Amino acid sequence: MPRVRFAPSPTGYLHIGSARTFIFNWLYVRKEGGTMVLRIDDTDVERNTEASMQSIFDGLNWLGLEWDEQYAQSERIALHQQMAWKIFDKGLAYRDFTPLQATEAERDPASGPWLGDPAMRALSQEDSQRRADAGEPFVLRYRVPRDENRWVTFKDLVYRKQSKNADDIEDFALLRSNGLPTYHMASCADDLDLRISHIIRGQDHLSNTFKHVLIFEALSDTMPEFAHLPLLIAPDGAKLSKRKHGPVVSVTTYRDAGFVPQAYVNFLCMLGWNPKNNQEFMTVEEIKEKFSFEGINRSNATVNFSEADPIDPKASWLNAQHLRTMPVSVLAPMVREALESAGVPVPADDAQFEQTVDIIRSRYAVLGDFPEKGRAYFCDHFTTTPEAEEKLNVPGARIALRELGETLATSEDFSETHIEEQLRAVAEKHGLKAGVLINGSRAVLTGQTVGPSAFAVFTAVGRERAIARLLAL
RNA sequence: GGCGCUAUCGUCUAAGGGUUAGGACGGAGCCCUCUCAAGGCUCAAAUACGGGUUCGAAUCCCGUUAGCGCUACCA
Repeated sequence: MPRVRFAPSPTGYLHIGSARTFIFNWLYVRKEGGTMVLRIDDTDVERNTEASMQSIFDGLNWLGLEWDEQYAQSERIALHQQMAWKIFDKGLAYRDFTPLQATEAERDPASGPWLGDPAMRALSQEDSQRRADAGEPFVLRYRVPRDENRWVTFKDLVYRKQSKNADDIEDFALLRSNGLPTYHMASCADDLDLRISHIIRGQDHLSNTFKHVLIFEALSDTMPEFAHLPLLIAPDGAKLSKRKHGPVVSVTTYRDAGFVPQAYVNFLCMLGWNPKNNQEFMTVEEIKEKFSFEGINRSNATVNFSEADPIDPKASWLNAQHLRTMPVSVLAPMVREALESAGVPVPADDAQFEQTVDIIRSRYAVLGDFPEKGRAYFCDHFTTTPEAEEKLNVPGARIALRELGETLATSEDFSETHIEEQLRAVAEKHGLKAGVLINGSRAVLTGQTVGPSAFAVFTAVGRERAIARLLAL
């Protein structure tokens, strides 16, 4: 049974790329029937914020994908330290007493890579211990094998065989001079302790993985599988950042723009992954069914947005597709919420409500369209556009429409066919083209010239309301 | 600078030695039609560059270029 983890660090809102990483983890583990772990990587105490934590949970909850276990790294520091010292005890790490400033000064990129301080590596056990006992601060560094032509290798499920000469890996830190673990140490210790079987994360960690392999080898006989995901980048080629690209990088932007979570998940999955069958519009269930690491690309994907439109056009299209095909019973509550937050009173009759939603949804692209463009379907306070007014000003139209209202009021039958029959009869009687009343009725009932088939509009608006609006002419 | 990864229409991508290089979004046009969408059809649009290997290269190899990542006591 695979165990995977999503490990965000709470230093900002939930990023679109992080959301996708979460989704890929989720897809894999739900398909295989394993365990999804949410681990908050909050070891960088100074940069963590409560707001960020909230934003992560908000985003994840909105996506509607759940996890099974949850941990905070800050509560597991003792474990990380213990594992770091275990590496030290095996002789695979050493204390580096070089002060921070001195280290920085010593590192000149022009003179080649910094690999470590030979003097510190060479320090005897006794000297090292004595200086530590005397209270001299130090960082604990991994003792990367030198001059052995040693290659560190691992197999990535996406990027295939990876290898790097140990002479190109610097002596990275395990514990900081304040005793707290670094990201590499904490992450690997937790992955081991939580028995993570598959590490699925952004490609920005591909190079780091060589270090992680070294840590895993020092601590365990087992090695997790790795799968790195191509990055999401901005149209200018840079990586997505809030400072530079604004709110597009946050998942809340899409939520607030009226996306249904299913569509957003669908969109994110198509960035860097595909089912190899030309299908792009898929339910989460279908994606889960088709998901595999072979379908993941190796090149970065550009999120296509502009200053004028922060939403990727493909995402909009996908949202419209989901909006008109998902079960109405799933959509209706979302529409209800959209109406509520827009201050439009929500009809009490559930059956009528769902019917209305079902009729109008194929013309809408986002949830916000329901209270905006669809206002007249749900409440009596709506404005009539000048174009609609024109349709009603056609000579004879108002009188005929009022008569149609009277006629419809005499019958319980409110089916589309009945309405059509009555409308055509009234039109003929008044010597009007049916089109005049067809367009006219849409105009009275919705205040608009655009919308569903005129007869469907009657049923969408509902009998009482429709008749009242006709009679009020 | 060093190391690693990547490179197909504007964007997301398919094709893993033989295709007129396919699909989708977006764009243009036509059809359908009670309006608007949707839907159907058509068009424009790509293998970064240079060398190899091969009867044959988008595909394999090498080089160049470009982008990205790592190179922190950030994650």
